[in-house]
Amino acid sequence: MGVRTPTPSRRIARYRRGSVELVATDALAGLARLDHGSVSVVVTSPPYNTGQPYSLYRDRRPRSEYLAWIGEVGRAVRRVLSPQGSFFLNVGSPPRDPWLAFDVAREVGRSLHLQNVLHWVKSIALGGLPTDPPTGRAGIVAVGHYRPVASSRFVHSAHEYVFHFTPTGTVPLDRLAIGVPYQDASNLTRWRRAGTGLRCRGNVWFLPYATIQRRERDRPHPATFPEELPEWCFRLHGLERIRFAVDPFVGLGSSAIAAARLGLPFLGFDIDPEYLAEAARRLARLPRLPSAERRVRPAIRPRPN
Amino acid sequence: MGVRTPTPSRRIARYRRGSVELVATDALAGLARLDHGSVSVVVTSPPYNTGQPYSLYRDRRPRSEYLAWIGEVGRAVRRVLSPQGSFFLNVGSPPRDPWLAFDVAREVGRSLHLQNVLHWVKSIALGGLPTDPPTGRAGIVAVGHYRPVASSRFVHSAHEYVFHFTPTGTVPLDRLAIGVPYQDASNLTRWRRAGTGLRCRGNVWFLPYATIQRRERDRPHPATFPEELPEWCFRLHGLERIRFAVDPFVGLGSSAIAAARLGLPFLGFDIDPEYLAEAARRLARLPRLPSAERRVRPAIRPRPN
DNA sequence: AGAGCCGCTGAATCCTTTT
DNA sequence: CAAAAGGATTCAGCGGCTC
Repeated sequence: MGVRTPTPSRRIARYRRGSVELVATDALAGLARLDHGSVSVVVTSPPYNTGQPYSLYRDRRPRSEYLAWIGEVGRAVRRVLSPQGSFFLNVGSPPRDPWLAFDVAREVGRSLHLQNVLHWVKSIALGGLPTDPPTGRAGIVAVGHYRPVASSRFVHSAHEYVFHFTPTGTVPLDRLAIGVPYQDASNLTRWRRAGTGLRCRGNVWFLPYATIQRRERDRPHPATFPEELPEWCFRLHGLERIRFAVDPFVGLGSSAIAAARLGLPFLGFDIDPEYLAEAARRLARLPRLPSAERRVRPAIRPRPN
Repeated sequence: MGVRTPTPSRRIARYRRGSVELVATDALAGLARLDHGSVSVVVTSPPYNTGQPYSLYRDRRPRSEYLAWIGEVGRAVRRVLSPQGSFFLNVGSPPRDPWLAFDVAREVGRSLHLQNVLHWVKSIALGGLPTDPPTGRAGIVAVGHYRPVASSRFVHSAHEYVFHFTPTGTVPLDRLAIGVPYQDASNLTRWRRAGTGLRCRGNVWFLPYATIQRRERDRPHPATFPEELPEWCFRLHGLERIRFAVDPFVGLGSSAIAAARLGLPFLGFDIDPEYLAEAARRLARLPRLPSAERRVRPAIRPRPN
């Protein structure tokens, strides 16, 4: 409860708080230690091979080499995933290389079925052209952040993919767990399902980009998604069906924080002890975690050692 | 001017109004009649091979056969496109087959460079989960139309792709032609470019789906995008640089209407004379067209015969 | 008079059963 | 066992009705 969790040191090899554990290890090595079929959900955002300055990882390899490595990750995830498990893979494409995300998806698609493609929208303009006649709903013009692009041949990208892979392509989802209220109020009381007043959110997820405010001014982590993204993935898969969740590229720990908030057993890997330390700090800063009995079933933890 | 354009008959072989012409022919045959490098912009939405009830076209062929045909279309477009031309290809994927759009892109990518990927968003929910604390801007929850899906394993799709292909991948664009106003007025004076008060719209385009208000009750065309979509494509390419535009699958003629409104020389093909007639009716209904000198340069029309 | 409820229709569909 | 056909489903929009 109110117990003060000690602040982790600057570089750590592992960290634990509640049902969430972080281990400093390479993703493939970490996954190799997990039991076959033991993981309900994997949510992750791997290095994009775009030359981002990860510290311990050379993020610009020949394309074929990078894709082969991604394929290996896909096979490793396939092995640890339970038959009804879900693998949510967040990938973006830089404007200069729009094929990257498709290539990654195809590579992972050799091991798993692509069941859904979700579109993470970071910014969107709702109005038409400024010269158009106003379309009613005035005021709202644009929402969210984006990263401008200097070139005149590319429009800037305010979008990333979240590929939803499963072993069979037939895993049932809990669509209303991230549902949105009905648009037409007259539908609210009409149907059986409508008891909740919610409908399916669809495959376009608007989530303004979260810029991580580093305490230290050194090296911010380049590839991090907002905590809501893994949270929505967990919920969409169905919280009751999650016995164990993994992020093999946990980075600054957004997925770990989401898991901690939901009381889910979680294991995160990262090759970089400093990123892991920052993730641990963010975890330690969480005010309190749900009690263990929030989990519907006791977690069966594979030895993460 | 106020001249009443005669209403086309039910089935037509060709139709013309102003700078816009429609011809009933197969897409490949029509493209074959155009001169090499004579087209500035191609905007189109081909059949998706999802079994739609087109009358003169069998829309469910083996995947490999369909993709080979799409590849042929790509080569034909490549041939007629000018060196600085743009090919905007609208494709969606049904939830059941998320690979479709990627496969189509890859096939066309054999002939042309994929310069941008635009995301046409038909519907989006702006708020977070209903259980979340309100995020300020209350009221707005969801905008746009979408198609519900009766499945527990798929979320519904409110998204389609617009792939922007060019011969070299280096075609300069007129990004501010579809720009959106700056969010922060203080940016207005901060940058030189901001003289227009507009910024790049980015690659996520929100366009509510145009529901055909079933004018005739006969067979509506399943594949129609809102007129704003081709309009934005034309503008993004740069209106001054368009000497001739083509849509080889013109359908109900949204692209033709956009071209007519902008005063662009345009040629549309469709294999089905009845669709073409409906497109002609929609064209004839336009109140008036811009005068010819609106076009910056006189159009050089290839013989469309 | 307007908020609330109900019926109807249609949408680049999904699922099951049948040849 | 691939392919076709019919039934099932979801939910926005509109029109009509009630109180």
